[in-house]
Amino acid sequence: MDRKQEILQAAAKSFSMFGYKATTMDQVAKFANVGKGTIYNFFTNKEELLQEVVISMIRDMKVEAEQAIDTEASFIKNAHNGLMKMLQFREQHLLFAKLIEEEKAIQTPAVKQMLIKIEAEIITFLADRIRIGIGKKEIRPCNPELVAYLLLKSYLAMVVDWQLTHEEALHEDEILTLFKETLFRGLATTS
Amino acid sequence: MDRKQEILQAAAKSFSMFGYKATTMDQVAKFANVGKGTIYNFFTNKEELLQEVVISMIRDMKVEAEQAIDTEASFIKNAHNGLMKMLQFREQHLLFAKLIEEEKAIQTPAVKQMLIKIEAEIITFLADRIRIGIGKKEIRPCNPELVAYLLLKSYLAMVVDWQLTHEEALHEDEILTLFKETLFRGLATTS
DNA sequence: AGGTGACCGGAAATGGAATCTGGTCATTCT
DNA sequence: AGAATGACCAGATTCCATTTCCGGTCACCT
Repeated sequence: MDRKQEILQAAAKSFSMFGYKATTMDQVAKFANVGKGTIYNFFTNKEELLQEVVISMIRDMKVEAEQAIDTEASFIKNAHNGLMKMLQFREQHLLFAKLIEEEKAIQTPAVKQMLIKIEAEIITFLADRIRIGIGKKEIRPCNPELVAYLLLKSYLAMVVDWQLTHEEALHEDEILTLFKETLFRGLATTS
Repeated sequence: MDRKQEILQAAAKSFSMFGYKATTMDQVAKFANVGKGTIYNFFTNKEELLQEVVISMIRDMKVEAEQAIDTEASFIKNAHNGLMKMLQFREQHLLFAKLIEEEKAIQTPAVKQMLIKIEAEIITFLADRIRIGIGKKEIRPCNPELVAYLLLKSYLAMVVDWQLTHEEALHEDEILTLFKETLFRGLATTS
């Protein structure tokens, strides 16, 4: 389906440039070089279009994170690299950034749902890694979902929230040290 | 200054009931049984009035938290009890709740400043406790401010954020277990 | 002299007209 | 025939003029 791909790409471009609310179906049609009606042959409405765009984005994100993981390396190294990758990705990715910005400014229900979905995907991904770590006896037994949630939120706090009330962002190595000394040490079976 | 106290109480009541933006100085004056002009003998403007109300609130919060701390008990016990107390307090305290709600809905600069101030106060309080713990060799050497920040944000994530995307709130003991198994274990000198 | 509320100006609410936009469907094109 | 299209529609949104509201002042009152 070349047409569908064209439209998806056009939609991603437009959402990235203008956000969800401010992109019009006319705009997407123009970017995709199709008539507006054609979009509705592939997607039932604007919201579903966003969904499909986000789904493909999540797919890309997972690939990125997986590339950052080395099955030989220790849990701590992998956990850190994987999450850093995700967060750098988040900052880089225009679409993700726009959605977050939009969610903060104006509460768009469709966008809110998407962000919840993305969060859930990350949690699942992390929880799976944690389960593997427990299996390998690298991590103490724990509730993987809870720990995954804690990990993600902690990282976001240090990477995103910190900047909001402090002059300078934390350096990657400051964050790594902090997590090594607290969360990761607490989780690891070896001291 | 009985007058000033009356006004402070009236303001706290009104801010709690209606939020910052929606309380009028007329309302405060009515609650305090004074003329509107009288308020301006004690406070330069509405924003300062909020500040003074919040300052007295923080004072109360600190007393609460300090009561939850037992110098004999372990760091982990104290850390948990202190923070739980703060968060319960937060939920109970109508004013705090209203301010947070208001900040989420509409960005009121004065309110934002107050919330940052409250956060800073909690961080300082926690960092002091952590320093004491390090002194007592109960906690490994670390950056107290960073760890305090991480602690607060983690707690908030599990107590507040969790509810937003999950059906049920976490129980106090689930949170306690999670923190014992991760952050607190990582921090403690004894395993 | 301290307390007060009528008053002021700018900010915000209101609401109705004008514009925009998601979604449809009769028409066109292949 | 069947896919593609864009004029069209209704409801949502924006705009903007008008009114209302409210923080802060100050002349007046007690």
